[in-house]
Amino acid sequence: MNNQNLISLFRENGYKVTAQRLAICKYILSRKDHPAAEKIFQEMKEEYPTISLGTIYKTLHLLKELGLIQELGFNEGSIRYDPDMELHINMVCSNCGKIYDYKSKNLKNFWQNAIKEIGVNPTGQRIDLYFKCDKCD
Amino acid sequence: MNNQNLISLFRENGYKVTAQRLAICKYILSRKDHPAAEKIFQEMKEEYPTISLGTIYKTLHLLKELGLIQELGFNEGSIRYDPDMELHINMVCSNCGKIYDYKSKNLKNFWQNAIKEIGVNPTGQRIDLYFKCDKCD
DNA sequence: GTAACTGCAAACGCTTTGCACTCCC
DNA sequence: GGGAGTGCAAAGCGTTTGCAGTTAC
Repeated sequence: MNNQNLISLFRENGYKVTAQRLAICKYILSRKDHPAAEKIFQEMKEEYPTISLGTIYKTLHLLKELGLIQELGFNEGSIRYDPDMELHINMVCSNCGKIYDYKSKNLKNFWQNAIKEIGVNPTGQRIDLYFKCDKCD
Repeated sequence: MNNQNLISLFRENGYKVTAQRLAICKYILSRKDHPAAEKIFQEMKEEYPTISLGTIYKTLHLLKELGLIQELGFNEGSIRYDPDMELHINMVCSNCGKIYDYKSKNLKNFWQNAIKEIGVNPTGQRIDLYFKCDKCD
């Protein structure tokens, strides 16, 4: 999603376009590591020294509502934000918390069959695989 | 897992057997609705009026360490406790938060293949399917 | 001009911690 | 008897909320 599409999407949904919003969106949508709010805050402060954690959270909620990101709550109490809305496996290091996505055709096939078998109308899904990453092994 | 097995398991791992521990274990291991700590607390108070939330949490951590239950963190900030350690899909109503487990042979087959394909040594997994339950539809 | 947004700080909810008392072994 | 467990209350931490000042449109 480029800047112009993002701006249109905001306007179409009645949201104003602000520098902070665009910057937070650009940041989170480009990330593959599913950062937590605090991390987004720390990294955005370099570019926008006056930005606040409240604005980060409000923007993240907005993006969730617009269907651009997904929230992943974890046991340790933190929420990680995932900009990949396609079906995938969250590969989560159970030691350091690093996350990356894994996709495969087999997964899509399987999931479609599973949904048919279960007979429900899914509104979403979350598939985590916990393991020890190279650095933590 | 019956009472006697539970008692042995505690003792073997150097934990004392107390009435509260047994009661909390019996409660959570018999539940299929993945209750949160607060719900466990409220329901246990009827039987053990003096029980405390702190004890609930400590016991839940103990059970997690012993591999008898799994913690499921959700976006709303709560943690739900799942006594089913076999591979399954958590069927989660995205409206009321009701959860039940779904199991199938296909799931097991698929998951084994997926792990082989990815080439990692999993320490666990979590598969959620979000949908609207009958009452919320 | 005005309604929405930002930044700040206070409030919130769930979980953890510290400690004195109690109970298992 | 001694160390682990309980219950209580306080602290902790991530997230949400309220509000005055600011900005998009």
